Amino acid sequence: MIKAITGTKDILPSDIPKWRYIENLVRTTFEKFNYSEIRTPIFEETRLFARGIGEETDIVSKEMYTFEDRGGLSITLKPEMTAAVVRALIEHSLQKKSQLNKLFYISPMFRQERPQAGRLRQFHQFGAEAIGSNDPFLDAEMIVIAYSILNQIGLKNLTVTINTLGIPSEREMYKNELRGYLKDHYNRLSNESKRRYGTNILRIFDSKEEQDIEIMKDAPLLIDFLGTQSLEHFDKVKNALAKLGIKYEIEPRLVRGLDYYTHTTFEIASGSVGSQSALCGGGRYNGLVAQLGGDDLPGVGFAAGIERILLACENENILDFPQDKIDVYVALLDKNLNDDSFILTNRLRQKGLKAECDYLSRSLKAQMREANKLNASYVLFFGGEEYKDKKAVLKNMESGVQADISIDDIESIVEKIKRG
RNA sequence: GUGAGCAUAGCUCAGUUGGUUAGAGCACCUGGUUGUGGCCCAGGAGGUCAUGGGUUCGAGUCCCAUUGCUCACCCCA
Repeated sequence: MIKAITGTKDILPSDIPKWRYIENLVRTTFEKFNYSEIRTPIFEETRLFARGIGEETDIVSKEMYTFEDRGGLSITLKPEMTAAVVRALIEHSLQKKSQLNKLFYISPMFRQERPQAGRLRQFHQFGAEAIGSNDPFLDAEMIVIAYSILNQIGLKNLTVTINTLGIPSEREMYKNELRGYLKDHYNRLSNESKRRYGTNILRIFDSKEEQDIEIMKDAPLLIDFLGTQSLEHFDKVKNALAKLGIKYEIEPRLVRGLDYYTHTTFEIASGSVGSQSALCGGGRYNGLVAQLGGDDLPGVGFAAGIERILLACENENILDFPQDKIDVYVALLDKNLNDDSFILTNRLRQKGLKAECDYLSRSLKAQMREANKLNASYVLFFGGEEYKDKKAVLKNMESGVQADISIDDIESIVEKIKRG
């Protein structure tokens, strides 16, 4: 049996209502905030991501789906959206048409990691990018939008964490200081932290090892290395969130694994999923547009994982949709009239009804069971004795009441069914 | 990339110290008298017990390998 590629999932008809609900909610919410949808290709030149996300990040160094096309060009399935949106903005000079571009997307993403709960190789994100302004209100707006969507879905158990990374020069200064501090304690660090010392020194703050926690207690803090402007930016974000009634925690360890972040970073996590608890993450990226060859434009954005949101929903028992209904099932009594029944069903469909008929030459009982399974509001019995008088029997499936109705007068059949 | 666990019907799972034709519930199909659903009743179909080897008189059950899935680490949505 040929099966779907590891880490990919079919979204089956029974799953679709949930997906559509979330997609609709995402679209209407973004519209309220005046974001316009953007769609970019599923793949890009590999160097876009290498340059945009950072060669040394985990995503680029070990998780990308990269291959050569027949022309020898290195291509990568998009592992995240920001670099692609920025590329499109630059390529089409969107910043010339409007100083601030507020864009949103819903799209599949690809990362070749080992799958686990809440982690797939093809997964779906919705998210936004606001490019062209350094206003801290936009940082706050990202959190507000994401939180609002999760909130409307009905998720509880959410925590918003924020942090600031300042600007690259401040961060470099700080990392040097931290490196100096940890050098003296290097031998006492756990093996994992020793590794991080070389790769991603800030993540040593994340360690759960007792000796590491002890050491990090007295470590220098990034906040002490931030300039006035960075501090003010962060303050404005915090104040905006407070006034909008969004509770947050400041988490100095929230660094995020993408190189392009500056100033604000944030994450919304759920206690209702497994160990991959981040439903949403984002931050500001003021150097990225220039780095990808565009004007020196500030930007901020976020992405949320739809599968993780659905996982949280499942564990919180929400997003339970009522079964779909059809308006009418045409039950055929006389097999010789199969053609007429099919044509009648299609007339009803043309008049706007959700109508179904039998395609399996099944017994009346079986047809009725089918109508019931389809949650039909009405059944139209076609081809019985009443057919001689050009009539059929229309039955209300809820009340059980049934009456003859003229089959030539489609309008009145439709009328009656629509009225309920 | 590293580690652990699991693999029996479409789904969720039983299957007793290895012992005849491998079971249940749900779902599916057909019926329960002339042309009527849900509930109920009767019956039916559906499994090379993941695959390949091995041990044994005998393997769904024990051993090995392979594949797949799941969860966790790293990291991230």
